[in-house]
Amino acid sequence: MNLKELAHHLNLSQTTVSRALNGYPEVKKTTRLRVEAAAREFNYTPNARAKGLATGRSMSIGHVIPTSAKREMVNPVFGDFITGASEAYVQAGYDLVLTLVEDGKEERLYRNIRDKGNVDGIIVHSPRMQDSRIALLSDLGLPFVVHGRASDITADYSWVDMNSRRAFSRATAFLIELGHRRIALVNGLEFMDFAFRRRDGYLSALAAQAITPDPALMRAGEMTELLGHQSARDMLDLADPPTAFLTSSMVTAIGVRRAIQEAGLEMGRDVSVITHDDELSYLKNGQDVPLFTATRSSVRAAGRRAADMLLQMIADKDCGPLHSLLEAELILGNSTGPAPAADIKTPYRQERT
Amino acid sequence: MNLKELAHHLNLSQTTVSRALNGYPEVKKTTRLRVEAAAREFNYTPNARAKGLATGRSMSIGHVIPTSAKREMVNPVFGDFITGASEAYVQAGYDLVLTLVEDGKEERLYRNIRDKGNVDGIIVHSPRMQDSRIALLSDLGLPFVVHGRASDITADYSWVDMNSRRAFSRATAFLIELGHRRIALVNGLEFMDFAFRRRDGYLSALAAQAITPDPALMRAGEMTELLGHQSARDMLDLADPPTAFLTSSMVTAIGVRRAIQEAGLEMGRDVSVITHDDELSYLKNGQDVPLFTATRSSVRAAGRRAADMLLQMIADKDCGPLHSLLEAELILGNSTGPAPAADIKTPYRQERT
DNA sequence: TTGAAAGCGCTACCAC
DNA sequence: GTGGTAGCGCTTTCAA
Repeated sequence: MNLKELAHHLNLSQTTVSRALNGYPEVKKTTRLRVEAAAREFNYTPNARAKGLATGRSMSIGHVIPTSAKREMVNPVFGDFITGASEAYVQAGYDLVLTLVEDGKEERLYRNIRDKGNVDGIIVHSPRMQDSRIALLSDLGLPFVVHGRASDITADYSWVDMNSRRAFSRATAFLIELGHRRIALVNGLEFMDFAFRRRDGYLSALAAQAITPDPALMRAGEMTELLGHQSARDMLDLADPPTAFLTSSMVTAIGVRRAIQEAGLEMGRDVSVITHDDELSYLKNGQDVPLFTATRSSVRAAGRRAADMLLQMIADKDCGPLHSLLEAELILGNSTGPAPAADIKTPYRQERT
Repeated sequence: MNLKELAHHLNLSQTTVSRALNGYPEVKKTTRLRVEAAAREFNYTPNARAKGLATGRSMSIGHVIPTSAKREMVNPVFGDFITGASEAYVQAGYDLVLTLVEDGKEERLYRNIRDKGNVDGIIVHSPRMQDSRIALLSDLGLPFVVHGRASDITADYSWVDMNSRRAFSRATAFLIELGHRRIALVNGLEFMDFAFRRRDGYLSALAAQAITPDPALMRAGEMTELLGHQSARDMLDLADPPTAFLTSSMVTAIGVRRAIQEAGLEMGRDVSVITHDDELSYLKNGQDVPLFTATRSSVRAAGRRAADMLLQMIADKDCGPLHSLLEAELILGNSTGPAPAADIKTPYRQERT
């Protein structure tokens, strides 16, 4: 059933039916009711392509996700992020178009996406320190929001990010409070912006207590279980091994924990491990020290926020770049405290309702 | 730059330019070359909406992914599956439209998807034992492929699935060979088809050795670390505890391993744990017994296969339902053997090239 | 081998 | 309040 048929059935013009269905005010109430009833009866759903052609909007948002050729996998946080974004899209009647692209091969992709015209905006994931995509996208004139920041980019652009620096400095400070001095960091790849920030937070907390960072206790790589295992094993073999680990991923932490176990050490007594992870809440305090930074729900919230921002930018073309820095939920030891205040103002404006 | 402008620039009709660009044979070679050169020069990309309207095909595929309201998350395997599918789409020029839908609320969704007309086919994830969506989709006349099977459905439909039953029976048999008699199963929710099959495989292997299954050693639930931890803790408290665990998810296995550690037992000596997971290959043999069932690469292959099948079904409307049963990569102990032969014939036909 | 013109299903402008 | 009509950018007859 299309508009023409529906209109004919109702003895009305397509114009009127279209107006009734799209909430235009000039339609008589009884007419609108009749139209709506018929639409429901015949299960009428407007054709999205035709609507898009006519309006110039596609009512869908593109998410571009880089896949690491090495790992050949997508980072599991995207699942949560997209879940959050999806909520916003459903409410606003948007679709989500997913494009996976191999790391680094994305340069020419964006132009095609714009010219194809089947998305009204883009969400860009996993920015690197100085990410060339941002300049590219700014030129294209297609609204976009970056999930994460690119530290070396001076231009203003829209982003949503977790406060990685804060989370990791707080976690490090907490370990220092507990008496640790030899604290290991098993980080993600440090040309990724978030990993750089995490390291920065770690270093700043050490510096605050005049602890000299030891390169032998800092490791970075693809966030796999293997990385965690190898890093921890090597470090525990040192003459002066770490007494605590700070890891950048739940998966990495698994490897770390296993290496600790293999070394005959006991978690919480001999060694502390801090990671971010949703599911450690059942642990006894003291046995391990979980830090929740980017919990699943935090990531979901970030996705939601990014989507809201992008939809606002699409609705209000000149609302300018928007930013939103989200504080990670932190649980240090057994104390669930409120998140610390953001260290950057977030000029995020609520969508007009 | 659109077709009209390009044609005007070339002093040709839109018709000819369109034909040249779409590989129609009746275009003179020199003309085609000229057109292609100009298209490249001006970075011409046809508008997908307009093309879709004109051709009746949207050149995109919908993936419908259920999210569990309880967990509020997507299963990480989807990332791998979609990565595989995405390869096929890129090659064929298709886009991927992702729709997340809350478990059970999907009944009416599919009709809308079809009527909106922005996908040419659908891939359905996570079927339950008797899944009403299959009948629904068959009625809609939109090509679809199910990732997984629905055991209680007799109708013929297209699917791609891992051989869960086989993988779990093999793993169980392997544990029995090692001398285990008290083997625990920590499974996913058993109204999910894959979980049911896994349990079936487990039970059949026990039966083959005349071991009576003990309900106290069988647990099912959302595949979380918490489930693994609680299940294992409870079971290890039994008068007659298990000496081996078979788990249905890497995440669950983490909880199991932790409970074992808390109980003061040593993995590989006191207890064996089998799970499926890509990243355990670095473990020393004997310390643990990894089983790789749905490895990341297996899941990716399944995604690829499902996408290929769907594209074929779209190209060849009456090629009938296609099926593909994929054997999981198995690594039992330290032996990496070839996958066993499938126990179902797979009438998957290769795409004509 | 090329071109003119009629749609695809919808919105939006202008007239009544 | 309602309807006629001209596109949106492309493909696809039909004619030349």
